[in-house]
Amino acid sequence: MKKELAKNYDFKSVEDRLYTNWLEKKYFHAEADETKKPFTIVIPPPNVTGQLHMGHALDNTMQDILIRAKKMQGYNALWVPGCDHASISTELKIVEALAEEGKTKEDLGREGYLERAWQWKETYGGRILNQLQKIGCACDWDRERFTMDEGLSDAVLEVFVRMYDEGKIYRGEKLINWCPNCQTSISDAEVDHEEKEGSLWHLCYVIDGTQEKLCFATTRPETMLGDTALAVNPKDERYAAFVGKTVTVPVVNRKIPVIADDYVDMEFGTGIVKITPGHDPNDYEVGLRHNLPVINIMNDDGTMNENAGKYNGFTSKDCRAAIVREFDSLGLFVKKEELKHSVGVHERCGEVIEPLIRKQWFVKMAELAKPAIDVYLNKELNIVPPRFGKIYLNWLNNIKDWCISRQLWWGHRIPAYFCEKCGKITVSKTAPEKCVHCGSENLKQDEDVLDTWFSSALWPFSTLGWPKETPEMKYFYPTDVLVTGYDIIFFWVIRMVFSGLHHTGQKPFKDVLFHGIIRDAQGRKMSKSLGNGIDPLEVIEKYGADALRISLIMGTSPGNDSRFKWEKMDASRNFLNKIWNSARFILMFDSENIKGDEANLTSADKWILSKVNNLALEVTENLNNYELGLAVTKIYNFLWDEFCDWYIEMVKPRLYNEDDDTKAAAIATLKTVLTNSMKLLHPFMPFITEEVYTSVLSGESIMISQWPFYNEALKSEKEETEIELVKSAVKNIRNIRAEKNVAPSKKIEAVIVSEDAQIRDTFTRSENFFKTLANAFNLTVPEKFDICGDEYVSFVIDGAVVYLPLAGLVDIEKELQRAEKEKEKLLQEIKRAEGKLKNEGFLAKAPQKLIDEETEKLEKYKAMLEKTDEQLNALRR
RNA sequence: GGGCGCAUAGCUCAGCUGGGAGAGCGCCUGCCUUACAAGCAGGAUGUCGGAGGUUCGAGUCCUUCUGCGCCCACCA
Repeated sequence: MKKELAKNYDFKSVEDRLYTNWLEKKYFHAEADETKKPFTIVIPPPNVTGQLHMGHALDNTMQDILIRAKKMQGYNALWVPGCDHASISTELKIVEALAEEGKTKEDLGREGYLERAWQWKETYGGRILNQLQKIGCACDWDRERFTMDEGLSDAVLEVFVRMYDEGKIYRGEKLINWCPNCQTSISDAEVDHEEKEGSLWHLCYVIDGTQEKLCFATTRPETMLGDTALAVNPKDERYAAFVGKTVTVPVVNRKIPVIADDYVDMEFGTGIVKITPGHDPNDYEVGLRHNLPVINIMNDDGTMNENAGKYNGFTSKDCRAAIVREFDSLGLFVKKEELKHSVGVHERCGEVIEPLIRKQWFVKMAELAKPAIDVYLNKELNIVPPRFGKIYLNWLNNIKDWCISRQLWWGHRIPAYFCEKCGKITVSKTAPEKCVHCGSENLKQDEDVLDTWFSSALWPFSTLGWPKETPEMKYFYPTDVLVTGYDIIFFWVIRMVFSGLHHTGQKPFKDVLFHGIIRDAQGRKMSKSLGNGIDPLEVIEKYGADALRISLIMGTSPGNDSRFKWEKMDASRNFLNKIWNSARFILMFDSENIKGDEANLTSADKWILSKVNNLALEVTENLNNYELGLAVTKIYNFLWDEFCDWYIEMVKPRLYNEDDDTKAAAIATLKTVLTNSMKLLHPFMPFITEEVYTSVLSGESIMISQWPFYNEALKSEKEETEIELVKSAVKNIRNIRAEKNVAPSKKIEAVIVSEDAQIRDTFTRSENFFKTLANAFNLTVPEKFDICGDEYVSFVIDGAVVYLPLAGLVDIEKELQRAEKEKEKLLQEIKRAEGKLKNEGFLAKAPQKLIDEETEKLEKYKAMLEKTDEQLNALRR
C-alpha cells in the first residue's frame, strides 16, 4: 500500500501540530552540559504588552535560523526568551485606559496603580510570545524571563547599589530632557529630532541708563522670562562696547549682563543671543562658564510657573503670543522671519521636549565607555555588517552621562532612601531600617523608577541568573550572538556591552548581527499613522510561517532594509509546494521490496550526491558568516533546478522500470539528497522540512537530526563533468526542437559523434536521459559520421557533434547562419582566453589554478572551432 | 557640519575574500508529459549612476561628481 499525500502543501494542517510536538518533546530546552559546546542567544525582549510586527518577525526568524542550525551541528543551543516591562510605553497605555474610565493614576495611588499595571501585564503580556511561537521560534520557554520578575529585579538593585558605591551613579541637578506629556525626564537617546517650520522673532532689550536697544533673534520668545544674560561674540566689534553693561528684561524687570562668549555665531541673526540657562542646553553651558543664575520658568506639564510673573499658568504657546504682543507694544519688536529648524520630540509620544533643570539620577559614562571602545578596537566584539562599528564607536566617543531616573511608577523603583532628618541618602537593595549617616529611622524611598534600558542593559546576564553564580551563567555566558535592528544600537546594544564588561568582566556577546527595517511595497516605513503596516500573523494565516520566513530572508543582505511584497509570498508558497511535490514523488516509489542494490550508483546518482555535499559546505560556511540570504538562495536553486528539474527527471525511467537493477540506488539517492537538503533548509523553513522528514523520510525529528557536513569522500568530479556534458547536449536539443517547432510529443532521433571513446561511452550510457529529457530516441553514437546536408540539424558541444535528423525542417541557409554565429562566439572566446594567456602580467601574477583553467578552456574552444568549421564545410557542399 | 547606505534586466533585489553579469516577479513562444499548471520546456532584455585611477584583470578596491535615503551633531 503506497502512502498518499495531498497534491498541494497544506501548511495549516502542519505548523501548529509540529510546534506542539516540539514543545512536548522539550526539544527547545537546554541545560548546562560541560560535555557539549554551548551556543547562546538571548532574545531582544519585546515590550510585554506589544504586538508582533514585521521587525520582530525578521529579527526572530534570524535568531531561530542560527539556533536551529547550531543545534543540528551538535551545539548545546539555548535561546532565552522574554519580555521587557517597557516602562514608558506601558505606562502610557495604562494611563490611557484609565482616562477612558475618567480616572487618573493619582486617583488610584501608587499601590492601586501598580496593581492595575500588573493586571494589565497579566492580560496582555505574553501575547507576543505566543505570536513568536507561530513563527516557529525554538525558544527555551522554560527559561522565559521578564525584566520585572524577581531575579531580574534583584540584578537591577544589585547593579544600582554597586555603581552608587563606586561613585558611578550620582544624583545631580542638571539640564535634562523633559517630556511634558509623559511628565518625566528622558535620556538623550530618547529624543528624536524633527525638522519643523518655525519662526524667528527679532526682539530687543534696552540698555540700562540709555535709550539704546540691543536686538536679538529667538525661536522661543517666551523663554525670555528666564533670561539671565545677553551674549555676543568676543571678536564682534559691533558690540564690544556693550560687554559688561546690563540690560533690563521687560515683563519681569530683571537686570542682566551683556557677556562675551565664543558660542555666539556673529553671522546668525543679529549676532546677539539671549541666554536662558534654565531651558536650553547651549545656554546652560554658557551659564556655567559665566556663573549665570538659572531660572526655571516651567511647570511639569509645560505651563508657565510663578517665575513667569503675570504669565503664571499660561501654556507656552499662549505665553509666546502674549510676550510678542507685549514687546510690540513696548516698541521692542523688530520683525518675524520664517525659519526651518529641528525640534526635539519624545520618540515614544511625539511631544516636544522641554529642556529644563531637574534633580535626577545619572550614570557617569566616561569610565564605562572606555572598555566598550577597547573591546571593539581589539576586535573582540565582532559587528556585522562592519559599517555599524563606526556608529557604535562614534556614540561611545561622544557619550554624555546617562539620565536614568524616570518620574513614572511602572518600573524598578530606585533603591535610594532620603533621610528626613539629615537629608542624606542611603542606598540599599532592601529598605534600610536607619539612615546610615545619622541613624534616623525617618526614611523615605525615592519616588522615581529607573529607565527601562537600565534593566535591558543587564539582559544577557540577568536572564542567566546573575548576580548569582548559577551553572547557566558559567556555561552559557558570554552569549554568542546578538541579533537586532540597527535602530537600537544606542538604546540597547552599547549599554549591554559596557554593562556586561563592567559587571561580569566579560563582553555580553561575541558577535552582533544587525538587520534592516522591513518597509512596505513602496519603500515607506511601516507605521501606525500611515496605516501601511502588514501584520505578520495575517501573512502566516494566508501563507504559513515557512513562507513568511523565507520571504523575509531570501534575497536580502545583512543590515539592508527590504520591502514586503505579497508577490514575494506567492513565490515562497510555490517553493513550498515544489518541495512538497518532490517529496510526494519520492514517496510514490518508496516501498519495501525494491529490486537491486542500493550501492549500485549511476553517474547521475554520484553527480547529485556530490552536488548536495558541496551545497552543505557552502551553506555551512554562509551560516557561519551570517550570510543567511545567500545560504537559502543556494538551497532554493539546488532543490528546484538541480534536484527537481534535472535529477528527478533523469531517474524517472529507472523508477518506472520494474526490472531496472539500479532502481533501489535511485530511490536511496533520492532519499539521501532530499534528507540532506531538508536538513540544510530546516533552520530556514522548520515546518515543511520537519513534515517531509517525519512523514516521507520516516525520521523521528529533523530538529534533533545531524547536520550534513561536507564529506570529501562524496566528491565525484568525473561524474559531475559527465552529467554537465549530457545536460548541455540535452539543452541544445531542446533548444532546436523549440526553434524548429517540433512538438514536444514528437519523438526524434539523435546521432552523437565523437572520436573520444570515453565520451562515446558516456553518451551510450545516457541513452535514457535523451529519451526522457529531450524525447530523443534511437540514439546512435558513432566515431565518425559523414552524412550531412539538408537531412540533419547539427551542433557542436565539448568533445562531440550532435546530429538531429529533421528532414523537411532543415533550411541550409539558416543552418549556415547558426554555425556562423556559433563560430563567431567561439572565436570571441578564443580571443578572450588567448588574450589572457598571452598577457605576461596575467601569467606572472594570476593564480596557477586560473591559468590552468584558461588553458583548458582555450583547448576546448579550439577543438569546438575545428568541428564547427567542418560543419560549415559540410553545409556548403 | 560629521558619518553611513543605496544607485545592477520593465519591477523588487542578490552578487560572500577582485578572475567570464544572476534570481524572483513580469513579458514572448510551445506544452493540462503518469510529483507539482502554485507546473514544464524554450526565449528576449543590462554602457552594473557619470568621470578618473589602482591592477595582468574592477559590478566588486581608491578618488571625485550626480541623484535618493538614513544616522549623529548643531540650529538665537
